[in-house]
Parts: sequence; C-alpha cells; structure tokens
Amino acid sequence: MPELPEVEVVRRGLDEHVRGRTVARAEVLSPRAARRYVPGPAGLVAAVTGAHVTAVSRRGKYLWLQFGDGSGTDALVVHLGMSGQMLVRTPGGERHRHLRALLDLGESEVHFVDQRTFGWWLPSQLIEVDGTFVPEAVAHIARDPLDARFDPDRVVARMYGRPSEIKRLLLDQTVIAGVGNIYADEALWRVGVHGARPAAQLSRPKLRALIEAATAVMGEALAQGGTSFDALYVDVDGDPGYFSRALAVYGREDEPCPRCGAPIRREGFMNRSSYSCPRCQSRPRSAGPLPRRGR
DNA sequence: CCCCTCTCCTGATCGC
DNA sequence: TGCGATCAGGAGAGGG
Repeated sequence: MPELPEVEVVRRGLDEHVRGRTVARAEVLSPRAARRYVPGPAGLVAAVTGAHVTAVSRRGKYLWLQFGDGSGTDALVVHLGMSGQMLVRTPGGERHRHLRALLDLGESEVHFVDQRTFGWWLPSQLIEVDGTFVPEAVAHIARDPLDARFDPDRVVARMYGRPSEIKRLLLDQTVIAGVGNIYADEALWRVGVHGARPAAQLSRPKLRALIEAATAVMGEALAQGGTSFDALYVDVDGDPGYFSRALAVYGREDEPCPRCGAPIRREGFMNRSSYSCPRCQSRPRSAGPLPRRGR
C-alpha cells in the first residue's frame, strides 16, 4: 500500500519525467477518479488541459503536479489510495484494464491505474498554510517526517495526554502525515508499544521515540524503493520496491519476532489488521481484545 | 473540537 | 464449476 516512502518514490519518478512538460490532453476514463472535484470529469479535463508542469510535490501521502502561470489551475492533487499507480508510458501503448485517467504530455503519457479505486485526482488552488504553499485539498494535512520543517515536538504535543489509542493517532494524517498501517505497526514494534495503548499512558520521551522510529523506518523503506507485496505498488516505470523483506512484524503472523523470537500475532483493529509481538508489546489491560470485525 | 464508526471499491482466495 | 464470504485499507462523512 502506498504510504509515505512509496508516494515519495512515485513523486521522484514523476518529477523527473513531467517537469517542464505541458498537458496537451487529458482523459478521465473512470468518473470515480474525479469524484472529489465538483465540476466533474469534464471539468477536470478542462482545468488541466494546457497546464505547464513546474514541479511535482508531496506532503504525506498526497502528491501534486504544480502548474505554472497561465494554467487553468494551480495544481493537480493525486492520492493513490490503496492501489493507485502513476505510470509513465509511451503514447499509443496498451491501456491497462484499470486505467482511470491519463495525461498526454506529448512525448509521454502519465497513466493513473487504480484497481481498488480509492485513489483520486483533484485540481486545486494553492494556499499558504503555516508559511508553506500547498493545495487547498492538502491544507488540513500535517507536515511529514521528510519535511525540512517537520517538528517532532509538535507531534508529541498533539499526542500527549490524549485518550485515543496511539495507533489511531499515528494514522491520523492531521497529526503526523505519511504513516499508514504498515509503518505504524513497524514503528510501534520498534519502541515496544502496543497500538491499542492510550496515548495518555505514554511519556513524552516515549512518544518522541515512537515518532523517531516512524521517521527511521520510513527513511529505510524509501532507500529500498518502498514496500511492495504484490503488483499494486510500483514506481512510475512499473517496478516494485524491496522493503517488504525488511519488515519485522507487518504481514508476518506466526513468524518469530526478530527481537525475542515469540510468534508475531495478528489482531483486528480499526477494521484492519495489526501485527505485533506479544512479548515485546504488551496489550493494555483496560482495552480488552477487540473482536475482528466483518464487513 | 474530539473521538470513533462506517462506507466507498475490486479482485484474489478459500471453503463448500 | 460456481458461489458466497472474507480480506486488503486511506480518508472523509457524520453521529455522539
């Protein structure tokens, strides 16, 4: 699933290929890809056609093509959801079965392929938030650990004393951006904290260590090209990342904990799976085991 | 504001 | 062979 490292890999690849190009033509093949844009698919096409790409930027899991003056809109925000891909293709090639939208840049095309359709494209205007210009659609998202102005103390302050389970806060993109289910589990394992533990039970230094662990694990994953479990996460050339082999707990039910050897457990949590070490990460007493929930 | 649950969607897989 | 259930989960709407 694309989390911060994976989205950053895509951003880098896109930036290299599309910076300086002009959108000659756009197509929205699946109206759902434009569902967040009130003017709809035709409006989206109109907004980006003729736009000149000056850069590809990112905050957390949101990335955007930034457009220069004279373009119909400031930016095209892209969220990959669970399975979105931004593929750089040569014009006239095959169209993937799950192709949802495309940008024709003349010498190349950008194909938005998304099997599970949780991803979206949204034209957006830039606004200034806390001294940085970001698209309106991203204004509510916190800075992520790769941001030069990321402030871990601020994140600690946002978490400290809260009654919410710590994993909820790690996944809250308005608290710290970029962390998804995989890296949340890995960061919690690194500091020996169970995700269901209320943040209020954690000291400031422990919260600080958790944020540093999340930063570290995402940095390591980025260096490996991100985490790919299947063909659903690939870079702009369609190639996978290699961090899945380095994961300590995520997706490793019943395998030995790399630290103590206890078999990794899987539990339902927030309508998804959480992986942890039963010995290194004791479950809080107050919150009992949550039943796995069906659809 | 804060906290939490539910819903959107497709396709692989599994049991019967 | 088919069919229904289950699972994967990011983000935002909405209820309390």
